[in-house]
Amino acid sequence: MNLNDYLRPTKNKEISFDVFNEDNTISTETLISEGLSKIDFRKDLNNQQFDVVNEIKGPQLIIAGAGSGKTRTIVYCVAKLLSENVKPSEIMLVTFTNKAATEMIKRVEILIGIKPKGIWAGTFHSIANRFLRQYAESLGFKPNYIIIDEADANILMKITYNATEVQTDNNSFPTPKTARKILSYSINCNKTISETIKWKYSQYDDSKIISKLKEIYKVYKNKKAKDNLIDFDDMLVFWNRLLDERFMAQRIASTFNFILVDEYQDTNYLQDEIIRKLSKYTEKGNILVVGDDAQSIYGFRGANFQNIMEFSKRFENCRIYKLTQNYRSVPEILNLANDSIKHNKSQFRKEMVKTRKKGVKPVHIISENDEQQAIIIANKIIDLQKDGYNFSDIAVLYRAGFHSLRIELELQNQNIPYIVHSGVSFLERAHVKDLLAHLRIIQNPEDEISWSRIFSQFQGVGKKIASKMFDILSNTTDPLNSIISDSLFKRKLQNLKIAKGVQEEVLLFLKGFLTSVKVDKSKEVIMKLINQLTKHLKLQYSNWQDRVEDLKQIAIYSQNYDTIQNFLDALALNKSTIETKTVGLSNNGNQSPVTLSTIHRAKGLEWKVVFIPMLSENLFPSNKVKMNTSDYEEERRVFYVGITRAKEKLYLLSPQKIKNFKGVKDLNLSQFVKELNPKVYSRLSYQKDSSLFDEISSRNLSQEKIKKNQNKYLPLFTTADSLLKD
DNA sequence: GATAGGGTTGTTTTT
DNA sequence: CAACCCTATC
Repeated sequence: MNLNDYLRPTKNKEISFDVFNEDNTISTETLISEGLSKIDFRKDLNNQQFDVVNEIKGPQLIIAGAGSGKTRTIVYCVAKLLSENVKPSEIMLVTFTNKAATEMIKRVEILIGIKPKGIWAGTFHSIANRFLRQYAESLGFKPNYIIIDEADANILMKITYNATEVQTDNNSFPTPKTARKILSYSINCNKTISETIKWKYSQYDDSKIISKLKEIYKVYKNKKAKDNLIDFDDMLVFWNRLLDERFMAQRIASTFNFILVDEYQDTNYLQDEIIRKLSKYTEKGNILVVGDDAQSIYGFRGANFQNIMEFSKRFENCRIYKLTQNYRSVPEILNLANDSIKHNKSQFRKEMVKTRKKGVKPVHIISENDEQQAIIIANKIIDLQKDGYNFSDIAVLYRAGFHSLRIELELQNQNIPYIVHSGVSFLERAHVKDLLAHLRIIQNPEDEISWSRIFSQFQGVGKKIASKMFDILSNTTDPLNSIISDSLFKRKLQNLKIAKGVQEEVLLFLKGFLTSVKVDKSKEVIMKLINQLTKHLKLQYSNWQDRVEDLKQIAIYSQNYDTIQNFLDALALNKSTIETKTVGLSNNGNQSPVTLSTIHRAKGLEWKVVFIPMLSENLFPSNKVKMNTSDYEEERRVFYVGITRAKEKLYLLSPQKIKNFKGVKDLNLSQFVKELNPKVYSRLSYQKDSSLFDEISSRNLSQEKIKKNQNKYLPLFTTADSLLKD
């Protein structure tokens, strides 16, 4: 048997999607229609919402303010379509995260009593992936491509820099990371390299630099093609390209009758273009987009909320609806939200109609420092619990991942269970990446990034040698076979400057790896790999046992997927679902936890009580944005999104000092709080509360303790460890 | 010329 | 913790 044949996945099978398999049997349809007949659209929706749902036809734009029942409306739209005998597979539902897609389908399921299988639901990227796996060959690449994330794309750009011998010594030339960022903006925003540089990186506005960059981008592109890799931007580019061919566009678009897009304010030019093309060929131009310009917070990724405003101009008969009734927050919280967002100049005014009864004013608390801030939050949480709130009714929402560190510590101190959606990602830890590198090779043996990771694990092998080893491989016909059967690889290895013993080790490892690996049995493959990797981890790290545990988590998670390809796709595309750190559940009964999250990740969610900490200058707004720029207004929208997550109680906190890795830094009150009308909140000062002071000074959170607790991941999955024995 | 190891510095937001 | 730079060493 030819090794290559069984290492590479067999011809692209029917693409199976992890959550929604296409399976439209008659019995399912009957069940759906039974469920649908019980829905009372009139009663369940308000007038505005009902108007939208009642006649879903042609182009529709829905401006939906925070808490206006946006998700509810979309869910009922899907139900309504199904009730009109639209097949699930004719509906495309584009959401901002795959998690959001899963949740929406779940809500449809709850509504109609059965899971509507076959809906094309997911992010732009994950839907693109479904097409690309299918049509890869017509686009000129192989269907077993690997999706690379931003970190890998940066590594690839670095490899490109080395190949083109670019020097980046004295800040006069963009770093590989910046270069990739420029390229990404240019692709997503439909701007030339030169325009992008003038727009975002004016320090590099120089014709020599630009022409050199263009040269680099060509090499980068070729390298990706050669290694059979696809980055996030490519997914959109290629999908868009598919739609440029009339025949292909019709073929794709004609399978859809209805396209619904959520969070349209966060689409970029390219995504908008894709939607435009799709809607052109969709049978009746049925396209419904929902969004809120005030909640556009992804400008750093090329998102442009103008897309939503121009949508109605582009389609002749576009109907515009406004959902203005806020069901989420008490009037006091809405007052504060409105009072904040009005400071943004480029904003389309809309008045939210308050529907909830009078509640309590938001509270602003100035604390001595970030440590005290953490204690105040933890104490308040305990008080709230005494008042009858559950921990899971409460969220702490912040601007940046590292803002949670002290708060986490204090929650641990007070034994409050919490769950974190932010921070150093599980999948980016070195050993996890090592494991995934092996899986990627199995899927696509041409991937240099992965080979390089694997080779570099051996003593004496660094970047250069690894790159040479990859050269040997890629210049050998049938490389994998030659490793095992032929001596060619071995002979060429001898020409490299590495110790004999290491050569042997490399060969032995590769043979073991390649012969033991069989495609489509991801769990067994992974367990074998873990055994191999454990040896390396033991030598390198004192905490190797923790790391092995991480790897086992990967193994458990992989069981949800039938092929390595699907597993790797899911890891690349579903990061937000996977990266969750859970702490303190075990020592506090089975209480559901408090949520700690970045505001970005909290989008679309709500809690009864919300804390927004770190409202001090240089933290929130972040020191990365300049005053009075469009970025600054985006920063304010982030604040707005945070505020509008709260249903009943909102606490804003501003520390006056923060303990850094290097000493203590003084902080000024955040402009976002300073500019608020004092009438919209009440201020609480803890500085005079001596009892709390005593409490704080008696605490001594040593550095030791911080280290011990940080980044300790408890199992993400409940599956028993016994699953993994052998 | 290349790797290993020590020391330093510092953290936006995400598909 | 990790990404970075610098230097000792093979």
